[in-house]
Amino acid sequence: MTAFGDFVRTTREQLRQANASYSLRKTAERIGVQPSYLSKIERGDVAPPSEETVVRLAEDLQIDADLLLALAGKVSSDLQETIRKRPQLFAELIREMRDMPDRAVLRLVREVRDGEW
Amino acid sequence: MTAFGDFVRTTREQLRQANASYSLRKTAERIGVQPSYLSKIERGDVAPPSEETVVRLAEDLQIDADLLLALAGKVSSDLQETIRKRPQLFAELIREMRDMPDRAVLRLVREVRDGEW
DNA sequence: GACACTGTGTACTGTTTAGTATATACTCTA
DNA sequence: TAGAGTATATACTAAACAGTACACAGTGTC
Repeated sequence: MTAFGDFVRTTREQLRQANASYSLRKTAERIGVQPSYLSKIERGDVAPPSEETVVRLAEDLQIDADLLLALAGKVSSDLQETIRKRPQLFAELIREMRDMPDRAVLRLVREVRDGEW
Repeated sequence: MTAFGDFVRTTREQLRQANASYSLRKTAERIGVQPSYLSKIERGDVAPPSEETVVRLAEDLQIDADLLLALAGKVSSDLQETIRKRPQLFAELIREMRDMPDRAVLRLVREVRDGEW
């Protein structure tokens, strides 16, 4: 059960087909960690790294940061901060949306974005 | 800057006016921590406690758990889990709502709760 | 003046987090 | 066959987290 590691490795190897600079070592260097550490991460030998490292990795591999953070079992700290500023309001909203189908949530997002609120 | 500790102490002392069982020691015992630890928490001598302890404290003091967690700098793990299941969808929704006034968010909550989605 | 209660100061602890550093083994290729 | 590049195994670590344990000093009261 190492969704995070597998996803990172697969994505990196895919990029590598077209671009040799996506070796484990080169990637590790770009995101600022030891190659041995990235190796352990990809094999699920250690828990996913810190939020900062996950975000750098997402940028390097052109993955959506929120998605990769989710695979790492985390939620972006900027979203958390937004929730913490109005905890009861957002708690209710999120719990209300929990079991709604994607399209309902999406419709809502659009409505909010386009409508004059 | 110890919003959490101050709020807990104030709330507890308020309850205590009507009910002597809200002494620091008794409260600590009910929520399952050492009195010295609760003392330090209330005085801001240590960081806010773990999510589980914050929730037990909120229950004991009849405070909204999401609110108290927010003061502790945390977001309930059940909300985080909901977000992690559809990270991109919820990330967009929350960022979209970040700067909206309370009443707009509330209107949305109601709409979702009452409407047939 | 002993008892029961209050809150607090000090010292210590196990666990988790988030990594580093170094050495090793394999593969290609010039 | 030397050298460069690849990934991985092993050992270690500093800092943060989430507390416990115990002794102490003050206040009331019976």
